[in-house]
Amino acid sequence: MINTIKTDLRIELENILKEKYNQEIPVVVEEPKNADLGDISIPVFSIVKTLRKPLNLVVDEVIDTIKKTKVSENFSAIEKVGGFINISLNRVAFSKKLIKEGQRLDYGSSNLGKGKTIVIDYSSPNIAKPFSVGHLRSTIIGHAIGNILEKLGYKVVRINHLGDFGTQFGKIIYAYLNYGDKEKVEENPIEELVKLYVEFHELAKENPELEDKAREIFKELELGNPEYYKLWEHFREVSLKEYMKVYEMLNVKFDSYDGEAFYNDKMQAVVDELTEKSLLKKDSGAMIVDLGESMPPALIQKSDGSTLYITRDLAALFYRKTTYNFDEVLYVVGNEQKLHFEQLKAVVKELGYEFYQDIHHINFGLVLQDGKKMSTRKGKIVKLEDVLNEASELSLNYINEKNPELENKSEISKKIGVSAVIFNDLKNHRTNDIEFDLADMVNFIGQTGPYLQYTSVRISSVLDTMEFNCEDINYNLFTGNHSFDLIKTIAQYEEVLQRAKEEYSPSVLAKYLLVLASYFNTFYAKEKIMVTDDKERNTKLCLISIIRNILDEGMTLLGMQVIKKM
RNA sequence: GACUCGGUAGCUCAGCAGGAUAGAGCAACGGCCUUCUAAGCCGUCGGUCGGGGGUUCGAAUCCCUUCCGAGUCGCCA
Repeated sequence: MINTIKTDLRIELENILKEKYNQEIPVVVEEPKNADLGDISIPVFSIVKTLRKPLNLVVDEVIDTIKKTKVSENFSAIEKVGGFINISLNRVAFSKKLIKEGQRLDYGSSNLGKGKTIVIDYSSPNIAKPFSVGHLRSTIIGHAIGNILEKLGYKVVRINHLGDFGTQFGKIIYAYLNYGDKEKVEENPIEELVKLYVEFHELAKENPELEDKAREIFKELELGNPEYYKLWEHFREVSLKEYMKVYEMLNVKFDSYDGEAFYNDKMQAVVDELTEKSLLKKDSGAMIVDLGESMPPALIQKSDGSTLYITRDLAALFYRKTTYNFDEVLYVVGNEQKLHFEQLKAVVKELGYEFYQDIHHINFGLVLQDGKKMSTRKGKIVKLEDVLNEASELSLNYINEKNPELENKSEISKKIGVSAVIFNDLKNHRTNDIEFDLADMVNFIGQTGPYLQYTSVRISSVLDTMEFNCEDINYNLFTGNHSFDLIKTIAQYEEVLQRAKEEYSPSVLAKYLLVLASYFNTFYAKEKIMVTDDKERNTKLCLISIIRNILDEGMTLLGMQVIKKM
């Protein structure tokens, strides 16, 4: 809303100035950092420079010009401070518009994504490995981005590209057949399979030929060896079952669980096309695509003829393009795979497809423990399920301390705990590394998930006491600073969602919700809401109901749970 | 070694299509519940924006250089 006013002002000013001086004069329109200075400001330095006139004259001239614009009807004051022109909005008029807008059920939506499809590849855990906190990031970042895109009108296809293929299965199958305990695997599949995997690596250190043995088994699996295939299928099934428990806790769903193996029979076509277009080159026995000097070549086929990660990703990409005809495809995968996705794009470009530009690697930082990367190979792993359970327990302790009479304590504490973990991850820009620290994640004070939930609950408890009427409003009540801060913040919701999309970063929304909640809590501390005057009470209730709607929707978009009491 | 990403308050982070005195939260300290949930609010303390150059009327923001940390660099995914 405020953005629209800014843009209109800039365009009108530029047009008038252009007509007058017969040259392009770019105008900067921004919001001052300090709200006391005004709502909109224009630094005139650049105009001074192009016009080569004294600063004072230019300031006065621009102020006169502003008064001639149509948007100026939104302004109540225009002041000059040095080389800045500070404009204040007409608070009553602006509030009036906003309160009306804010009541719309689809407030914040836009037609940005109308008719467009975006495929998101996220979560994608590796079969036969526990669902670690390492997968947490991909899962919740991808889920949140998907939700935000849907809010903006995009059709979203959510794909869990399971890591259910690759040499690792050669290793696991080798280990299972040679020294695996079948019964133990039945009882506790993932845990035992990980043990076998770790054990394999220890053995392989002494006997490097085991690595070749594993590659050989994988190669046969790829060719359809029935014994290996049966084992593979079993491992996949038991793993997926475990993952579904976690997805249920996180409330995450997918449209497809087709993993790498699904593309097993679709890779030859890729190899063929690369060959046809003369892009494939033999190098030390392996087949590569040369990508020039800026990038190492992409390895398409190993010297034993079996395929690699990028081959499968190419097959998956083309399959998705033909199946969904996407406008964009997003890969929510860690920073460490940056090169891989650059190569993927480069190969698609080499093949002559324009849509290489629509491929986006949504990279994110590592989950660190004591400043170091968590590693599967050393078996040092923290299960996400345990983390979520622990977070819920901490929440329960808190409730017992703060509100012991609360009903459904255990259910609510689960919602708080899980949401706390989600919010802790999303509040920081995704490319940052995050240190894994449960105590920090579930800190209930400050910029946290519980803070947002608590704010929403506070509003709910007021709203539930009485009906209200948004037609009966005194707009003069919004002119005070702590009220108008809220109005302005509500006005930013739409652009916040769009920026979250542009940056593919839910943190933009997360930070915004913190600001909104904080302004509300200030308002709440200073204003009594349930006053006896009908009009004043209606006004306040209407305002806070809009705030709650945004908070609740925002939290839902992030993947958090909304609660009514806590 | 090459490339990529990061270095802002004791800690966790915003700000980075250049703009007005660099902002939050945590921690520390001090206030505020006979009023709608104090998981809150208000205040105090705390910063050579890693260092050094440059461009500019103006640099945390752009360029160069340097130091520190992380990631990646052909048969793992």
